[in-house]
Amino acid sequence: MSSYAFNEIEKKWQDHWEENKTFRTPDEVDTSKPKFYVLDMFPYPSGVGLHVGHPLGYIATDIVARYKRMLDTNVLHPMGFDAFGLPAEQYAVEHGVHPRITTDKNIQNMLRQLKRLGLSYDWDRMFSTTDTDYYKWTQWIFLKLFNSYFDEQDQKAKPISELIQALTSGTYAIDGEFKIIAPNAEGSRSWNELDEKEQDQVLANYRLAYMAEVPVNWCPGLGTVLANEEVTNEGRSERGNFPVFKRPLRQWMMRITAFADRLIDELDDVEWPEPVKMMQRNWIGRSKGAFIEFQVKGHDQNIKVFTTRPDTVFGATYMVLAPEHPLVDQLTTNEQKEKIADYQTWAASRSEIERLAEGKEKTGVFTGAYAINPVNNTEIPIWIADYVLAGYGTGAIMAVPGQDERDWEFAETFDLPIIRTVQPPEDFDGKAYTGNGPAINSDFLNGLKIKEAKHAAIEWLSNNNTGEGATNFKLRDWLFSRQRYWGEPFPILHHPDGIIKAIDVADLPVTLPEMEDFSPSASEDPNAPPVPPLGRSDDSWKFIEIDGVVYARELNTMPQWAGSCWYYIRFIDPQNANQFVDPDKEKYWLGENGVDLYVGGSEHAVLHLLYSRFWHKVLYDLSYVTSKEPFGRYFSQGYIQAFAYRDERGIAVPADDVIDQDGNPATEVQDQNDRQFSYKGSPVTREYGKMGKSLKNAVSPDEVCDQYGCDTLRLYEMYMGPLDASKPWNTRDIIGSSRFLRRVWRNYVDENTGESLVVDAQPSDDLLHILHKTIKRVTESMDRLSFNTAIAALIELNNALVSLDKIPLEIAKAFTLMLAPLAPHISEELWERMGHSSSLAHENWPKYEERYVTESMVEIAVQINGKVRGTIKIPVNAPKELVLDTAKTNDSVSKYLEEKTLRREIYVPGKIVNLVVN
RNA sequence: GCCGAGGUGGCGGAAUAGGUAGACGCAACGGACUUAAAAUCCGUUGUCCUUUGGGACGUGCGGGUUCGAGUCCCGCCCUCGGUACCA
Repeated sequence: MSSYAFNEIEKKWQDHWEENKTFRTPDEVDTSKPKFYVLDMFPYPSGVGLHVGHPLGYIATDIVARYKRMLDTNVLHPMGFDAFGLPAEQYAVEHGVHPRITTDKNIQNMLRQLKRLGLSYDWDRMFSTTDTDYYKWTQWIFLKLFNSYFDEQDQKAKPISELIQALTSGTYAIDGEFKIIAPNAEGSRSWNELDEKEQDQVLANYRLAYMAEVPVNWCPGLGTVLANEEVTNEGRSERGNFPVFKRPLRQWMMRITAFADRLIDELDDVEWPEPVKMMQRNWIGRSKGAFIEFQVKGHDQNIKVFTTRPDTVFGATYMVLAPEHPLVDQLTTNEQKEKIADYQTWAASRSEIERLAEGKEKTGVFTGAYAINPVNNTEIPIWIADYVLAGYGTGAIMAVPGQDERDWEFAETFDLPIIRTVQPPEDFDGKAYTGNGPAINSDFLNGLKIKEAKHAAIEWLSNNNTGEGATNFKLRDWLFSRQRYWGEPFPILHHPDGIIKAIDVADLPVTLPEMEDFSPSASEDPNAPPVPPLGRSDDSWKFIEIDGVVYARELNTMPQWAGSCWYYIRFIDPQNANQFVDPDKEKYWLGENGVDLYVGGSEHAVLHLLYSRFWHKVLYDLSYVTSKEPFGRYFSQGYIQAFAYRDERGIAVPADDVIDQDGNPATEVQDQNDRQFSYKGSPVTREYGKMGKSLKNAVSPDEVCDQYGCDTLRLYEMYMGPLDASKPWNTRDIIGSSRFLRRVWRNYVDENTGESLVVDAQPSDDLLHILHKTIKRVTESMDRLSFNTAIAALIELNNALVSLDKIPLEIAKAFTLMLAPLAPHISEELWERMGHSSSLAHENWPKYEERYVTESMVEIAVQINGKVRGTIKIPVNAPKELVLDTAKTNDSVSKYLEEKTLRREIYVPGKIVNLVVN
C-alpha cells in the first residue's frame, strides 16, 4: 500500500526545509536580482494559541513567497511576535506570574503551530517586540522623534539641534505661549533671555515626541486610563464598575498632525486598496476654511473658531463652545453657573460616539455671555453643547443654522434665530440648505457663489485682523503613553525642576525592572496623581543620579503600537547590534517602494498603518530609510467567521458541543435552516461572528492538521473564497480539499504497488491545450492573489487526468510546480518521486505557450432582444457578416425572426450576437 | 451617528473592460464496484410550469440608464470592520 500519507510527508519535508535552511534569505544576496519583501502583520502571542482565522493571511503570503522564489526573485519573508500587550500583564496582575514567562510560553506554542503549517519563513530572522535587543532600537527611534521637530517651511522633520541653533543665533523670538515668532515682534523675548526650563517649554512645543496635558478617561479605581469602549454608558469602567472621569493628564504625545498633509498626499504613491486610502484620508480629515476671532462682550478674551464656511459668517446667530472649553468658566455669568456646571458634569460622562450621534435630542446651556460677530457687530449668545467636541478644531463653533443641519436642529430646540445666507432654489422645502447658491443677507458678499464668497470673506477677515484662511484636520496628535508595566520603558528622565532629559543613546536599552506586583496604584480620589505599575519598582531603578542631580525615570510605558511601527525594518537586519538596520541592506530590501506586499486584517486599515507611515516618514526625513512609504503594496484580508451559540443567560457555550434536534453536531448542519440547537439538553440561540475565544467558536489548526494534514488546511482556507472577503468556516467542506489531494496522489502513484504512474510520453494535443490554459489561469490568479480560482483551475486539470492510466511527465511536472506554492509538502514529495534530488522551491514557474491557449473555434451566444435563444460555433476570426448569417439561420434562433422586423444587429467579437426585433 | 466594505442556488463561492449567471467545491439524489461498509468511479442537481420541443422567473428590496445590468446611476433594508487606550 502506498496511499497519501500526509503525516509522514509533511513531517519529512518540514524537517528537510529546516535542516537545509531552504528558505533562509542570506545576509548578503545577489543584489542584481529583483527582490520581493512579503510581510504579514505579526501576531500577538495569546494564551489560547492560533485559531484557523490567523493563518488565512499567513498562508496567502506564504504562497506568494513560494511563487516569487520560482520566478527567480530574492524573497524576504520573515515572522515575529508583537508580544507586549495587555493580556499577559492582566494575567501577571492576577496570578503574579511575570509577563515574560507567560509571553515566552505562548510564543513557543504559537511557533510550533506556525511551523506545522509549512510556512516558508526565514526563521533565523524571528524576534519579538519584547526582546531587549529589539526594544532598544524602539527606544532609539523614540529618541529620534524626541530630538526632532517639523520644519513647516521644508515640510520635513529635522534634528531639533538645528532649531536650537537658529534660536540661539536669534533667527526667531519667543512669544508668551513659548511659541516661536518673528524676531523683535511686539512682546517677544529672545531665546537667550529664557531660563533652561522656559527653553525646555519652547522645545516641547516643537518636538515630535512631547508631553502635554490631554483629557483622558481616568479611572482612579483601576489606576489607569481607559479606552472609550471600556467605559460604560453610565460612565463607569466595564472592568470593576469603578467611576471614570474625563480629566486632563500629562501624557506623552506624538506630533503626527505635523505630517497630516504628507500622510494624505503621499497615499497617491502607494498601491493600496482604494477604500483603505479613503479611510485614511477621511480619518486625517483635511478641510479648508478659516479661523475667525469673535470678541466676547465685556471681556478681553476672543473666541477663536474654525469654520469650513467663512462665507456664511453673516448667518452666525449664536456660538457654541465645547463643555470642556477653557473659556467656559470665565465667561459664564453668575446666574448660569450652576446650570453650566451640571451640564459639564453630564457631558463628561458621555462617550464621544454618543455625543456626535445625529438625530438625537439636542442639548445645551446658555452661558449668559455674548460674542460680537466681527462682520456686522451683532451680539450673539454663547452656548455650550456636547455636539461640539473639545478635540476638534478650536473646540468652538460659530453656529450658522441656515446652512448647517445640526445648528438648525439646535436653533429650533432652543428657539435661536435663523438667517439664511445662501439663497436656496425655489422648490427647496427643507430646513438647513447646504447646497450651492448666491449669498444673501450678507452685505458685501451678496450675490457671490459659495466659492467666491469664501475667498471674499477670508480676505475681509484678514484685512480686519479678525481671521485668516486655514486648513484644519480631524486627525489629533497621537497619545503615546500607557500606565502599564508590559511595554517599552521611555528612555526619559525627569529633572527635579521639571526639565525632561533624554537618556544617552549609549545607555540604551532602558530595560524593564524586575517586579512582583504589576498592578497600578488605585485610589478613591479622582484627583490623586496617577501611579503606574513602574511606580512600584525599586528606587534603584526609579531614580538615577547624574552629575549630582537625582533624576526620576519616566514611569509610563509605550503603547503596543510602538513595537509594531517599525518591525518591518528590523527584519532586514535583525541581529545588528550597532545600528537599527544596515543602510545598504535597507536600501536593497525597502528600495524606493518599501515592503512589496503587506497583508493583514482590515481592522488595521487606519491606525496601525497610519502610525507606521508617520514613523517611517520621520526616519526618511532623517535619512535613515530610503523609501518615502513603508508599504508599497498593502492588501486587506477578510475574517474567518463562525457560528456561535448562547445559552438562556446569554453566555457563549462551546460551539463544538452544540447539537441539533436529531443529535447531529451543530458544525455539520450549520448551513441548514430548520435546525434547533441545544447544549447539554438546554436550548441555545445562534449568532454569527468573528472566530475567537470570546464566542467559544474557535477551531484550532492543530485539529485540522491532525485529521487531514496542513496541505489540505492550506488549500481549504484559500479555496473558501477571495482573500479580502470574510467567510464562514465550515468544517464539513474541508473534505473537498482533502479529496483533491488524494486524487492528485493517485494520478501520480499506484496505490497498490507504490509505483510511479508518470511516464515520459508525448501528451495529446487536447491535454496540452488544457495544460497551457491552466498555466495561464493559475499564473494570472496568482498575480492577483486570487488563490481560490487558481485552485479551481488546478482541480479541473487534475480531473482531466483522472481517466488516464499514466500521466505524461511534461504535464506531471508543470502540475506539481503549480501546486507547490499552495500545497508544498505533497508537491515536494511528488517532485522527488519524479527523480529530483533537491527541493522544488527554486525551480522555474511554468510558462504557457500562446498556441495552446487559443482555440480555432469559439462558441458564442445569440440573443433576441437581449434573451439568449441559442449558441453558434464560429471560427475565431470569422467576419461579422458570416457570424450574423450563421446566427440568423440557426434553428433555435430563426423562429424568433419570423414575421418580425430586424431593427438592429449587434456583434461583439468572441462574445455575443444580439438581434433586436419587433 | 460618521467613515469603509459586503449581500449571487440548500451551503462556500465563480463571472478580471456592461456581453451565454451559477465555473470549482460541499451537501443531496441516482447508478457502478463491494458479501457489506468505507473509499473510489460515472451521472443529475437555481426555482417554477410543461407530454416532448421548450417556456417563464431569477444575483437583498424599489426605481433608472442600455440592444444587453450580478456589474453603471438614484433611493431604501440588512450584515460586517473602524471610530483614536484591543491592536
